Amino acid sequence: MSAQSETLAEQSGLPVSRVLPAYQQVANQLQELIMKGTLTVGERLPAEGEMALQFGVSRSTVREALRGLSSQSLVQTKRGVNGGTFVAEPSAEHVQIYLETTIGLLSGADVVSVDEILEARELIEVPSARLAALRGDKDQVRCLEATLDTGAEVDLAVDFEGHRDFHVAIMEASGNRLLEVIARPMFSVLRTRFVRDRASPEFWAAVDGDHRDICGAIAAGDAEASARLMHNHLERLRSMYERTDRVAPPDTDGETAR
Amino acid sequence: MSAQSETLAEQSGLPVSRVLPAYQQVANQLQELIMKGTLTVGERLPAEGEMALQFGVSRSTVREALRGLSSQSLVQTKRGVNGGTFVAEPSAEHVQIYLETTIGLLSGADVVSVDEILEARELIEVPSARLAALRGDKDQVRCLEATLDTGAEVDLAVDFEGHRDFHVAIMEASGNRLLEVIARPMFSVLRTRFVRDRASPEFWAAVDGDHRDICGAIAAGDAEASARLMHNHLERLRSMYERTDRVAPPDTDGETAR
DNA sequence: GCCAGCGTAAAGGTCAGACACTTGAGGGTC
DNA sequence: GACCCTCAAGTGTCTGACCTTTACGCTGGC
Repeated sequence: MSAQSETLAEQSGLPVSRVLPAYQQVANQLQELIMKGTLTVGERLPAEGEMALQFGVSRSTVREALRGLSSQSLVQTKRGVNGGTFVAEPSAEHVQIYLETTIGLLSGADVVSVDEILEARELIEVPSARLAALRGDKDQVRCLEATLDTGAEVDLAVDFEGHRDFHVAIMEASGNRLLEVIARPMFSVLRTRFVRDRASPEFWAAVDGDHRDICGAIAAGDAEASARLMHNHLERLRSMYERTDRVAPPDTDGETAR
Repeated sequence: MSAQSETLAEQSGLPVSRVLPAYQQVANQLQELIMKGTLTVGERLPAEGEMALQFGVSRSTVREALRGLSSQSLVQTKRGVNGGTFVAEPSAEHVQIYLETTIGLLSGADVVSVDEILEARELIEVPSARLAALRGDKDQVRCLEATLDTGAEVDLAVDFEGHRDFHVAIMEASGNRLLEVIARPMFSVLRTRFVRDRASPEFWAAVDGDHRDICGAIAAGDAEASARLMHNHLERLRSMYERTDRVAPPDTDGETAR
């Protein structure tokens, strides 16, 4: 046997297990077909049983492969006659959902810190505000204005919705969908991990004022003012996140320093 | 039967199919346990057969659920005695791989344009250079310098590797891991989708000069110069991407190289 | 006492076959 | 022409079996 040479190859090579499971290989092949465009969006794959024959594996194996692909939103299955597995159309929303859970986990495991998320968010949102001022059309500005708190009701939950909508509207007005895909999950993570109703009503009133000012600058097309105001706004928010971060310990006490 | 009332409920309610498949429900429950921290990183889940009993489904169903979770890198399976399914530790690398394929698909389906990717990249890399100048320590700057083209060899493939390493090194020196997670996939997508060896040697020489200048500014701790130089550098690159974008047809003529 | 070799059993990986459930399409009835 | 019924294709689920991998522990020789 060549067992020894294989062992050597293993030692010098990668620490991967010898061969991949069949379901993984099937999934890889299908994914490649999708990525290369051999399978186009909306196209229907052969029925599970047929793919089983084509790949020379059992239907269960094919199904396990498909489950992996479908959880990455690469394919989509439908039941019934004319059902089947279809190449899913790439959607920004799926990416956002994935990023939200993943950034949440990375943050929970301290692979990235809250400071890093806040910083990344600022890097994206400040230019977003600038771009929104430069490029936002009438409709988008109107959407933005619609997110402003209309009256004096200070329901915290509603207030937060408005807060989120405001920031999302700015990223939409920036005209760069990729920015929204990236920034919105960060926003959600910061919210679910830290914001609670700890902040005072005065704080939220100030936040609301910031929103109005930013909105005004964007509507006026004043790019630099928009960017500056957004920067100040995020600084204000940062102070709160940092406070709540300290108030709500992950469970250990002071391992924030690296 | 109460089929009619169900139909009404369906009409008034969400457009989701009546119930989720069992494997999806199992996957959702497990994912929630992981997200809530009930299942901690590295913890071992019950054996497939046991989970089947606990959830009241068959082992196949449990396995399909696990395949979904594992393709999201939420869990990891090992064979053999003391094998099993373990909660995976969140890793930035997995996110990068996912983002790379996904942004590639979004770009291929024209959900996001190349311009948007370039713009987002600039938004991230310019501040990254600034942060690197402010915060990069000696080791990181040394790594950055190591990526500079050492001599006159102009092997295009090697040159691109160096190009990538340079930009990655800057994001590492920025001290914000999230930035790297986000920007690196964009970088890869731009490369695989557009860059070929179309640009002239003079162009690459100019790129190399840019790299040296940026590196110098970062080493000197000059934040504004770093940012400005990076901006100029990306403008130079953008002009090439825009050219190749126009030159390279969407489908197929010469994309054989992989 | 220590180490090499072997067996064993736990757990995932794969398979085959069966049946249930969904759902659109086509045909039949009023 | 509108409604209902049946049918068939395809996914969803289950059962039960067997294979493969691999750490642990036993055994025997040094």
